[in-house]
Amino acid sequence: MPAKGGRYHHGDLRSALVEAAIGVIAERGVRDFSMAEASRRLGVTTAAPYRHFADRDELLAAVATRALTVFADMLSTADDADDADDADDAADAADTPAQRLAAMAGAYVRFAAQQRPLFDTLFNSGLDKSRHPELQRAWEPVDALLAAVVLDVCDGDAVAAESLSDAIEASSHGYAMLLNDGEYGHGPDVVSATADRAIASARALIAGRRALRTNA
Amino acid sequence: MPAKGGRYHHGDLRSALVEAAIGVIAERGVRDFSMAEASRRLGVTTAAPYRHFADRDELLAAVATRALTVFADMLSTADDADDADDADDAADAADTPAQRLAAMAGAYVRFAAQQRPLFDTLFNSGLDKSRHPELQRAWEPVDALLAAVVLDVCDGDAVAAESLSDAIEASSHGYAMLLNDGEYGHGPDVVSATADRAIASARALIAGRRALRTNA
DNA sequence: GTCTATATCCCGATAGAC
DNA sequence: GTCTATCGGGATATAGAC
Repeated sequence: MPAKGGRYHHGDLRSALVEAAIGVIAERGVRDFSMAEASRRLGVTTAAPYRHFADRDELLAAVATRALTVFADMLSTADDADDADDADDAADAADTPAQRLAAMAGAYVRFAAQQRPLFDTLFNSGLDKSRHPELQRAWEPVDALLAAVVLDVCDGDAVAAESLSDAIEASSHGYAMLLNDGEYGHGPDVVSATADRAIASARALIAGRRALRTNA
Repeated sequence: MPAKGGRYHHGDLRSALVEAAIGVIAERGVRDFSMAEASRRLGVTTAAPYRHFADRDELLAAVATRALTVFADMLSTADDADDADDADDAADAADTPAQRLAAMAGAYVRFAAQQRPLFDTLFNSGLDKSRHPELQRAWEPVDALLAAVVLDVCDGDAVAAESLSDAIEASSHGYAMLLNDGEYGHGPDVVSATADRAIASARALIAGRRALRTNA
């Protein structure tokens, strides 16, 4: 990994660009991300990236793809650090499906806050997902993770599972967006407080899921 | 109101700019809104707007302020068109506080979809609300509207009301964002289906609100 | 209150040399 | 696979005339 003055004649410019892009996004926001700035940070010309990415959107799509692996990872390990309040034993931390689902809602919010550049690339970059099939495929692990747990909560009722899944996704997404918009303030305590509220909302949605049945 | 060739030497350029901005945002998106384009549409120079707005953000803030009056209006008249399914009488449409609250969740989603440029200006423009005090004040009617209904649902329990309010806000916001991101597809039927799910989620949150109590 | 003109800056993307 | 050089575009914002 060449340092600041490296020239990247080694073929790893592609992945270096993804890294650099994340840095740029972190400081400028996705909207103001530019190929030119990413290139500058790596000490290469603004023309160099176009050997590896057809255009700006393809680089963003690559960032989004990486984002999804991190996202999936956070969601799948969600159960570890969430229920350390009354149950001291780490063994039975999140044994019921409902608890695991609620923990995922918390992980969703924490991902948004702790990996903001990745989250923003996924949801605020203006990327047209339909034009990037690789990106759609990258969503599958995340979707599968959620679907499995929800189906478990709903005891195999696929129809109920879908509406509950959508509801918890929307709720978590809303908390995440409003949190990152500064609606709740700033700081690590605000993040964990918001994650807790997302968890509580998930529990409430599970508890009241009978009402999710749409009459239409 | 001067037509396309009008010159706006009448002092109404300010409000004309707000209108034009909404049009630009509708076609380009908030992110790519520019003073220059708005000026072009009105047939004035790019310099003209700066007599009325210090910078781009101030024009956006003016749009956001207008957005909030429309938003408040939609929320306050939410009860009218929502329960025409089994109860034919328009009189008893939304008489319980819970029904009125759920109807607001639906209105939230419909506002996002039907007034997308306004919604995006409010939530996706990157406006720093703390730098625009007028905008903060413009939020008050909306906040008050929601707070009153929620407090009613919670029978005056202010603590419970706040968590329920946040939960329904987050849920509605999440549905709205994901809907506008195309996550559910496109078309009027998708909009109303999503509004229905937001309503159902609100009901579920109300029903399960005992779980909203945070243990922390 | 608007216009003309301009200063200043940034971006995406390409052609062709090496 | 990267560089040099460049084309073509767009933006914000200001100065000074009218």
